[in-house]
Amino acid sequence: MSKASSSSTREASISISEDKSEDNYNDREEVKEMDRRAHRLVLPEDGYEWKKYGQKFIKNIGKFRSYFRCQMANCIAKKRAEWSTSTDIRIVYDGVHTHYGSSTTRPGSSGSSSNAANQYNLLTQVFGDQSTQQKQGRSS
DNA sequence: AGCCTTTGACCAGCG
DNA sequence: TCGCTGGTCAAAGGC
Repeated sequence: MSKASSSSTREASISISEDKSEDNYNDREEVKEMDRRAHRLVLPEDGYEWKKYGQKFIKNIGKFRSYFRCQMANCIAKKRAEWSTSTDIRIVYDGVHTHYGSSTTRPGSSGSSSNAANQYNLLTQVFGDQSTQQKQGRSS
């Protein structure tokens, strides 16, 4: 990382309400806990399916990062989710979907007559366009 | 049986 | 030139 011109990179910080109902997790390893949490938490539905292909702990920011890739073979879109706490997750979108509006998860969910760009736009509106100020300008 | 998730290791790029 | 971090791929296990 260092290049901000690979493709379109969107950032979206969201806060997810914890489910006190199932918060009976034992005192297992923190990592295990967070990891499990990321999986349990319902990430924002972009209307696309993502496949997790990796996860790592970024020391620079002291947060966990999960790497997702669009299920579509013709799609180069990638999603990256990072979180420090179980209630604060940040989703970063990379690239654009080639299967315009071809939502596999929610087919015809409100006549998606728009393209991927619109989807991102919607996300920005929902999550807020604070992606510009959330820059973690490496302190070093 | 198939698909998805998870963990580790390897590689590349940058400082 | 070496070291470190981030990112991706591969393999195994579980559901």
